[in-house]
Amino acid sequence: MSGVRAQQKQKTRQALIQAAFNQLSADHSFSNLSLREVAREAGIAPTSFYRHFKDMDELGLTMVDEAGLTLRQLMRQARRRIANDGGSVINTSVVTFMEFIDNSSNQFRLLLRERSGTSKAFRAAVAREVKHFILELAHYLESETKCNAMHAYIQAESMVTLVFNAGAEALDIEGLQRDELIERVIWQLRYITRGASHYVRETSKEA
Amino acid sequence: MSGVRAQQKQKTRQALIQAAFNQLSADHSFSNLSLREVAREAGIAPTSFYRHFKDMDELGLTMVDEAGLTLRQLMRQARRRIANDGGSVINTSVVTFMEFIDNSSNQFRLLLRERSGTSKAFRAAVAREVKHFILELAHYLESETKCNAMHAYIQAESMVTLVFNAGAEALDIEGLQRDELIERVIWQLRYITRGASHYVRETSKEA
DNA sequence: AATCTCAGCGTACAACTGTAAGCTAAAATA
DNA sequence: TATTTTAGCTTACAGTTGTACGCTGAGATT
Repeated sequence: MSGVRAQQKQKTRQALIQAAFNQLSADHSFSNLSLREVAREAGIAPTSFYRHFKDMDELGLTMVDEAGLTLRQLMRQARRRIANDGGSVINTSVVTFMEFIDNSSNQFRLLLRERSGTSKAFRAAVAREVKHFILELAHYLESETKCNAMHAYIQAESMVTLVFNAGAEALDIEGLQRDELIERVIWQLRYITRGASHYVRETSKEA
Repeated sequence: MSGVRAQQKQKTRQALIQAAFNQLSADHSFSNLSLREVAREAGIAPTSFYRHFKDMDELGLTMVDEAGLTLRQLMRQARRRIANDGGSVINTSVVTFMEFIDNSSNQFRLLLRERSGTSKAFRAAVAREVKHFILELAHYLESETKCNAMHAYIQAESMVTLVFNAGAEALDIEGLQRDELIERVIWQLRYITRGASHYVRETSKEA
């Protein structure tokens, strides 16, 4: 029952996933990958690929899940930093997200590109991951500030959109330009926070 | 000098561009296009393609320019509506943008996808178009409201990012869900407007 | 010990791809 | 009118792709 067999299978399965992630880059998207190349880097014959995945799409969707997981782990890490180091919510979140982009750029690239890619299944998978991300942030905002569920959600959605977008732009730049970008997105988040809090006050006045 | 020859050349050049746009869809991106298929739809032999473009990339960059042009024309149209119909700036802009997505979805898809695509030249080209879009909006905001150049730019950047993103999501949905999406993005833009105006007031207090 | 399961292999094939080379006929030029 | 230019054609080739088919040998099961 130890499963020497099953163990080895998991190993090459992971090798396939890893090989696929490795082959992503600034100028190589998931749809550019070929089953044969991935299999080659994983050290198996092309046809053996099918022992693990029905097709490339199934591999890709697995990768999206993995990237989403990394993203959520990142979020928890950011919350911890805010609680411990006592830093500003906005600054800490942005810095953490930028670290994600640097440390796991291929995971980010996958989410970024497949979000508007040519496969409906992929788009839906990424949308689901992003929605989780938004919902957790909305929940956090709802508990920290005193805003209602609707405003919290819309606020969270804005923030994730803006940070995600800044991340995409950050991929292509470095140094000073990047610092300026980060400063701008921090301003953008301030706008959102301030604007949302205004409408929350309006709403409670009405009540 | 009438140029019967040059005239015909322009015609098939346009046919190539049109064929390429036609072949874009929800599940067919620019990188999925093949030179041969595009040539086939345009009614010429594969090798004749080279009489018009050095390679597919050159065609694609031309298409990005064209899409950017459409986008800027759209913006002027929105400004006209606001001046004439006297509608709200935010609502009119969002409605106009959604019309762009419906009427020229393939042009939008091209910008959307190549913005994070695998070609640096494409990414730069789209970024340039988007920047034009942002700058014109920033200029408008600067003249309409009383905010300084920096806040106007960051505000415009946020708005374009949020609307662009909503457009991307709108591509995959219809009906009620879409109405809800539009309502959310309008709220997001209100946050930005309100938040920016707050910081502008702060800044002038300091001065 | 005998049997079964299955991860991985090698071979093979048909479908496409981009594009090189050289020809043709019609428009432009002189 | 004689010459040059060129948009478009046909043919051809080498490369890559996904995947069907059948085999093998080592773990798992009985």
